[in-house]
Amino acid sequence: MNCLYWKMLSKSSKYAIKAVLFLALHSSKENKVMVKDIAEPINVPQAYIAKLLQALVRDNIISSVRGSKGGFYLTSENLENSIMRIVKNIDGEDKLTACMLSMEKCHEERPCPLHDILSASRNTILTSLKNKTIRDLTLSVKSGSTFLPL
Amino acid sequence: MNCLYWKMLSKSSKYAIKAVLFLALHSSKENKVMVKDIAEPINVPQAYIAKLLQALVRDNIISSVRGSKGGFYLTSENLENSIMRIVKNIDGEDKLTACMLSMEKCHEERPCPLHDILSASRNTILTSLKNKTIRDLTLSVKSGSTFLPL
DNA sequence: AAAAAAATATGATTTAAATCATATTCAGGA
DNA sequence: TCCTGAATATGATTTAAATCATATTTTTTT
Repeated sequence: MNCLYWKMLSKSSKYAIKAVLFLALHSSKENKVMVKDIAEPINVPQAYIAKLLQALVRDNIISSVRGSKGGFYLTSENLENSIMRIVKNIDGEDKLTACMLSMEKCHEERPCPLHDILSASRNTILTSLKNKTIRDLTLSVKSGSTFLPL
Repeated sequence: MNCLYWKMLSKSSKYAIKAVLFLALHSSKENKVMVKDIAEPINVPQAYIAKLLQALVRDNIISSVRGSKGGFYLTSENLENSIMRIVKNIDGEDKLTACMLSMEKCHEERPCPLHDILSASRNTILTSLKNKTIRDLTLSVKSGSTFLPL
């Protein structure tokens, strides 16, 4: 059985998360990685991921230096960022908070018909995205309990 | 706090669910409702919802007759359809089953780094969408425990 | 300094979802 | 049987996300 594909995350956010995890595993201040060497292994168009990475740099989620010998990398501070922080940077906060039926006034006291189906699960997931850091996910890959693809 | 806005459902699916719930509450074989009288209260463009309703008719999820005195309505059989059935008709099945990071080979034995964050919640939600019928949700509105907007 | 190599900024193009428009078909009433 | 009012089928247009292209800036090396 597959993971659930939630458009909850845009393609851009997914790309960004993959790129950051890649950097977490393969870069350091002493060992920067160029866009082209990120784009290929995570299987994302180079010009596209470049744009996303630039946005993450602006927001201090990842680090970079330009010029020759330049590239992207993560500091140990960067590693402490939550997955949520990446998503908010790319998709914006609004995208994550609204009603399943897009009803303006849906809330606990006046739930839409689908509210109960989703509310608990939603909170579980949002909390995880907020709490899990890049470092956490990186460790889970290093320990062999989760996997990144070719 | 708001419901979670899951793009898990496309706008089209949301529109369709709203329309079907509207029909469940306001139509019967003896009391058909025309598109224009559905479009306005649920706040969806008429030509757009018309197209969606036509797809639902083709799939026997809702009922209709054309010509004067015609319109859309639900039979008691229609009421037993699951919410999932609507979603599958509009968005297709594939959209609901794939990895959060869009990784081809993500599964329980080889989970992606976000798998654990999502897997349980995903199953909970999918099961609910499969089990909840139109009738169930309609009853929850009638009983006053959930609400539909103006 | 000058040149080269990298990120950065900006904007153009493509693609898919959402929206709009219209001609056709079918049911009911005169 | 003909007219009217509705759904139906089909396709055009718009919009936003995804993708591509290129000129500019910054850093390192020579």
